[in-house]
Amino acid sequence: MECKRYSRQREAILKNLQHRTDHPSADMVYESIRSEIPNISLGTVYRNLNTLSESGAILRFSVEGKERFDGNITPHIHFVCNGCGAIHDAFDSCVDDFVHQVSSLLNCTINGANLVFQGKCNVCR
Amino acid sequence: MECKRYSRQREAILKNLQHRTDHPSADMVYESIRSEIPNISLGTVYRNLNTLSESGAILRFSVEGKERFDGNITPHIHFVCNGCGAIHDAFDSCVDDFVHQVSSLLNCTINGANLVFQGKCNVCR
DNA sequence: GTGGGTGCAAATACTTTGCAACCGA
DNA sequence: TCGGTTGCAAAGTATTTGCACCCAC
Repeated sequence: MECKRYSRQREAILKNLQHRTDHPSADMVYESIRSEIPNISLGTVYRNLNTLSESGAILRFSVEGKERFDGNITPHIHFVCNGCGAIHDAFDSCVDDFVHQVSSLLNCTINGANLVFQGKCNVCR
Repeated sequence: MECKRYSRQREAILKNLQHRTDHPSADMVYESIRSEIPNISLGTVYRNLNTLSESGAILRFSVEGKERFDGNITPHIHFVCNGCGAIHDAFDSCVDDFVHQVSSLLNCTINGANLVFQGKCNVCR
């Protein structure tokens, strides 16, 4: 896989992720895309989700042993409720400062768009 | 599974996690425990890791679609390098403040001991 | 004695991969 | 044409589960 070339499938997957705010699994993306490209295969979805996340076009994180994807690559927090499994976003100006602080501490480059917090939501608490 | 009863296997798994600072998968715990309890089964390890994390005795989080466990339940950050896959801990007083701030924002109870950040370490950057 | 816990093996669930056909540059 | 991309199916991992036996209380 040297230089990438256009594909209708990859384009549809990227657009799909950018237009939704849930944090779908590969299978959820697959089911959604099928209304547009009925004969797309699950393997193709997996392959493109991998290349898109490697290139930084989308985010990828794991919840309960499964991969989730996000088309929103601006700095924010993913909050996962251990009770009901819901995934909520949190956007706040303090994220940047905090990420910068921890990056210095660890001498690393943290992706501020991809933080995963766990806990209990107000319903499950 | 009503009220829990003592088992040598569960005790060994908890102690094992408390005495190591890597963030082992179920299989890594299994391999490690076998030197102490040679005929323990992988299913038993999985079952006990589940009950221990549900009771809050240990932490559980996902990296690259696999479950990882941590016997250290004090507030800290898990930093995962997307380059080499290393998992580092970061302990800092600012974690508590930040977690409190985001908890208020989302109206939820975040577990400050179980934050997962992704990025590139100083070697892979 | 009773019911939770265990070992074992089979079953699930999720993701990757080999391969021939296809298609964008 | 050339090589990246796809659909399909099989293979590879990780985790869960059914069941008979065992053991803590």
